[in-house]
Amino acid sequence: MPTVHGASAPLSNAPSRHAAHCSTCALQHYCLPQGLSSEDVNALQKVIVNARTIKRGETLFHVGDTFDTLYAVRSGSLKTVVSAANGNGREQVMGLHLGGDALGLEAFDTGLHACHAVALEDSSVCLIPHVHFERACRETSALQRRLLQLLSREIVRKSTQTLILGTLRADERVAALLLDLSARLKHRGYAGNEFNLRLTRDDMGSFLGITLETVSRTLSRFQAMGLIDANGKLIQILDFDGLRAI
Amino acid sequence: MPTVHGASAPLSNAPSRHAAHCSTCALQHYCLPQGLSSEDVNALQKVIVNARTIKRGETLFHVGDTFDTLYAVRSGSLKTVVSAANGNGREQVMGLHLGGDALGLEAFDTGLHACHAVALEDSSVCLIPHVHFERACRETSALQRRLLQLLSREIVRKSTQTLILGTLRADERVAALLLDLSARLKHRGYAGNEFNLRLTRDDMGSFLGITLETVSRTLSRFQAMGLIDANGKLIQILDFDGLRAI
DNA sequence: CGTGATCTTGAAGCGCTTCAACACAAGTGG
DNA sequence: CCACTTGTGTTGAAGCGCTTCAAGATCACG
Repeated sequence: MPTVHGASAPLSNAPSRHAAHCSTCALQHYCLPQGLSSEDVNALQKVIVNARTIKRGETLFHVGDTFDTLYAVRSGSLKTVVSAANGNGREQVMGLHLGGDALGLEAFDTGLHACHAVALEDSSVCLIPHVHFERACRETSALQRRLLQLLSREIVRKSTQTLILGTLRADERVAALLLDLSARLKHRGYAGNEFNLRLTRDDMGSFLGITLETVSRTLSRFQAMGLIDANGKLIQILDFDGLRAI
Repeated sequence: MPTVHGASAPLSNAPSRHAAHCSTCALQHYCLPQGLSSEDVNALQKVIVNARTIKRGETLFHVGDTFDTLYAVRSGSLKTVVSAANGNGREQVMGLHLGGDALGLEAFDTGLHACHAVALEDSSVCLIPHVHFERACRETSALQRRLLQLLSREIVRKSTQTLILGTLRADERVAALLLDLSARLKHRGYAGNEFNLRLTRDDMGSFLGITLETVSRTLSRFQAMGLIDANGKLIQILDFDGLRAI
């Protein structure tokens, strides 16, 4: 098994080339303000109340919590989890949210959160009271457009996940997860070929609709094929085209 | 096999107790105006340009089409279909849209439609230019809230579908589809225990992430168990609790 | 009424799950 | 500090649920 060098990109920290000029919240730099004028960004800034930190394993919000504020991941990473209506206690990881991602968009529907959000590492999030935000969106069309885009993107993302669970074999699913994660990190300014996966094998399996054993076996096989170098949660992608061809 | 009586609820026609007072578009009665004052509904009415009819099998919009208008199903039903990025030509049915459902919400993200929409029967849809709609949302907070709710509901719906594909066995998936369809029809004013399913077994399988043979076998088993009475696309639910207990 | 699409059912095979045992790392308390 | 506990990861072997392949049956539509 190849050695793993210690210095790997964390899944979360703010990338340097996106250095924030607002120490309160990285929101302005990833998530909402793309395509906004500086004037519009000022309007946005007013509706962000403050930030909050959560420790690894802590829950940001539960299913059924009243929906007061939207969240945007400032640093760290969180998973969202839903339980099956069928009382069997079956749960599934529904999403992985990295720095800059929005959180809580599913709650506009009923006014209650429809999933749990759990921190995968010590993280911090921005708080955005949604009534303030909605008012700002009514005053600023660019901001409105941005909110609609965020919601729409979440729909597309969930569709992609449904497609993965509906059509791909286990090894294709694992490859898709690794490539997706790589692309998202690259988009945030990382190299993208090496990262510290905060999900457990169990979480990965739940997310992909397979068992943790299958995840583990698949990663081992990818390693034997020379596609990746995996050492526990530390994963390095060696052959992108090979992974894509799975 | 029990006989099937001819008069069954179509999947689509406008239910009588929701009789539209606007002959142009049923949109006002199902989809957008819930919780809006009559004044607000007037504001909404202005942004609806007109309606369009599509024949069974025709496509309302394709992947990659520029996003000009939102749609709301006026009568009939449509399926949305996406293709896997992996060029294998694998396709999956992503959604089933009945009267009153919105269509095209996924396109706010990129400005291009991310799926195909195909009519399952002769149908008609309302056309809502989204720029007009967005302006109206900026002027009417209740309308804005309604749009956010629609987008959010779509996220929740897709999450539910992901959960189904990720955690349920084949028979549980089929049962979930039947119960979901029944609930949606009941919500539209039908009895909900008998309906004409417009999806083929192939479409159902694609939607549920299983093969058409498994769908067929499962329905046959449900019939043998006395849970349903299925005759081709005509399906009657005999034992709701039994289905829920699968 | 015929032809192609759709549906049903059977039989064989495979991919994944399940169960089990063990290795390993991290965190905790004596 | 080490022993202990707990959570996590790896690997093997057996079994099952679903897919695949195949052959008819039935339906729908021009």
